[in-house]
Amino acid sequence: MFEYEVPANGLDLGLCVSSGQVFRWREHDAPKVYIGADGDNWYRVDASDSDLLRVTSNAGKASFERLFRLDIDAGAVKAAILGRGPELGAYMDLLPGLRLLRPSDPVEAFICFLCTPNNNVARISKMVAHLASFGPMLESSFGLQRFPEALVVASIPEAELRARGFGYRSATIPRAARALVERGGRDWLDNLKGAAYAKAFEELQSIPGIGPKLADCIALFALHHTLATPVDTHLWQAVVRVYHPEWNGKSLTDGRYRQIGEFMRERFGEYAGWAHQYLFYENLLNWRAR
DNA sequence: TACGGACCTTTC
DNA sequence: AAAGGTCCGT
Repeated sequence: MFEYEVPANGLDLGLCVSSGQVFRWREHDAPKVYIGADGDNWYRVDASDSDLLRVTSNAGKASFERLFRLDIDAGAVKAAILGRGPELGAYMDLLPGLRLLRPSDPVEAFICFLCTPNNNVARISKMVAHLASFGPMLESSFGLQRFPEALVVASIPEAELRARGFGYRSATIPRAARALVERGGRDWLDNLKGAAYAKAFEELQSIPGIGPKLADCIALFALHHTLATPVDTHLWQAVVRVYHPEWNGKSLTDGRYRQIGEFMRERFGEYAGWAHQYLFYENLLNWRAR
């Protein structure tokens, strides 16, 4: 077990772990104290001091820094985004401390995002927690379990998930997990990690239940393809508002989906996925009020 | 290529 | 009514 202190460098951990990039973190004993699981690793983070994170974990500092991309200077990233897209300045100001995360286990991220279509974050987190209950214990005093392998998820009976309120995803989640196993499971995902973004985007959609939006989520968060810009209902609303008011009232078609991705990649380059996070999360937080 | 509807359940 | 969609019909 490790205990270490990490300079926050502006990172708002609570904001990051509730921004829909990961689903396995929660506030634990006290305000601003979080526990979470990420692949083989568990963390307890006391973020009550905004400048210094106090971490307890089974993993060393390097793993923690990778997860939150603390090796990257967020100020420089924000400056680059601002230089290419001044229109995002207001969004970045509203969400200081938001970072693009880098989850360590592609299988875990793949399956977690299978829970997200046509769903809401509260319910997604509950479903993810139930799936995690099929995995081995990671840390017993917090009750954190390692996320199960794809083969385990593929073997969960549909009725079991139906009884747990998974709805039609009771069939789609194990089916997609099975399709992942058939393609080679973790090795297949690792291979796509090394492939070009466009290749990963296409290949992922060969799995039943994975369309363009999930393919981009998985490319971004499981495979760390930072060119990926998942276009969900929130990013769509933000794009219509900021860039394409003439699309007001129209629907998100495949053509417009591709157009938005190409635009974001051209404008923000390798920071496209990071930039997308500001537009997405601001809209998620504020859409009801609009 | 674009648009509608179905699909589970929960929450606003 | 809508949720971090996808699929299948027109």
